[in-house]
Amino acid sequence: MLTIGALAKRTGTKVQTIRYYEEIGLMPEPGRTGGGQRRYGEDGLDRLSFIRHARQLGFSLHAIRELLNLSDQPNRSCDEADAIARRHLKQVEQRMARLEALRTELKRMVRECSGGRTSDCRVLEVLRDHSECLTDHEEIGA
Amino acid sequence: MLTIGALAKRTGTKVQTIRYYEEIGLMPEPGRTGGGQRRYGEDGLDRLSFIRHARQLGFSLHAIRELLNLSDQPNRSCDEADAIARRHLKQVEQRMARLEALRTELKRMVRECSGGRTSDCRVLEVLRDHSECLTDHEEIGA
DNA sequence: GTACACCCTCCAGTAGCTAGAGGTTCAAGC
DNA sequence: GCTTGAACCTCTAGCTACTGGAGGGTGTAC
Repeated sequence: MLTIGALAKRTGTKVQTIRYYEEIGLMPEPGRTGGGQRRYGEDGLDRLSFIRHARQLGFSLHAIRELLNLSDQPNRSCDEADAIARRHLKQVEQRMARLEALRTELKRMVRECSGGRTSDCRVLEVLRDHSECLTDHEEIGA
Repeated sequence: MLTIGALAKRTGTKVQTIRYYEEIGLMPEPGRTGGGQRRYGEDGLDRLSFIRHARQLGFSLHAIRELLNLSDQPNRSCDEADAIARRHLKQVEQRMARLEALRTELKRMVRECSGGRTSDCRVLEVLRDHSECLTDHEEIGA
């Protein structure tokens, strides 16, 4: 049996985060000692490892909830899990494309700045005047 | 003189967002009509355009605040503005590298899933067992 | 039996907005 | 001058995914 602190250490999670996952229903309520402290078994460890690993791969908690549900039903078709992963992959690729455009623009700004006074600064100038931009980076977000 | 709605339309911002920028001190308090409605001039339009453009380039509101301060002092050296842009560029590149690693892993997961039942699903299997991963994707985050 | 590390709950805060309730003002048309 | 309706006002709460702290209780080793 693991204390919450031991489980945290084993999975590289913060104690508060584990309690948070329990609060939002991602982690089931574990057993408690007479004094009210949480104690976890193998299943708790497995589940938290799954969650953490999915988080490291960038899945949202919403997606993870769905994946956990699917994982709990071994006889269902795995199409849904596959679809979730594909959707996530697509999002990652979109974010990469967007960052690539930002990178190009930022590099240009920085390259052109020759280091005078702020009144002549290329960086600030570009920010002031959108028409200086090559790409149209419309949406805001990660 | 522009109403807040007209300013919002001109800059592609939501009305609430403009009020939010005012609340946190990014936008100065504008003049008001007798009835208490905000009215903006050219300076308001310029400032909000600057903010939105910087946001589109992914700068944080914190960084934008600094950039605006620098922009207000035309005789200072532009080294600081340059440094902020370089720092941001570096962050963008780090995020890209991280996303690239995620993409590789996700692609592999999706490719290997052959579409049976969830009990044999490669996607779920990989999530369950970290040792299946090629890369060590340690940190969580965008 | 006493230290002391660890656990408990509850509350507030982070970024950057967004949405809604409930009420007021402005400008156009008659 | 009066009415209508869109747009405005403030205030509060919500979103994601945690993180930190206050104030107090528990478990275990010596």
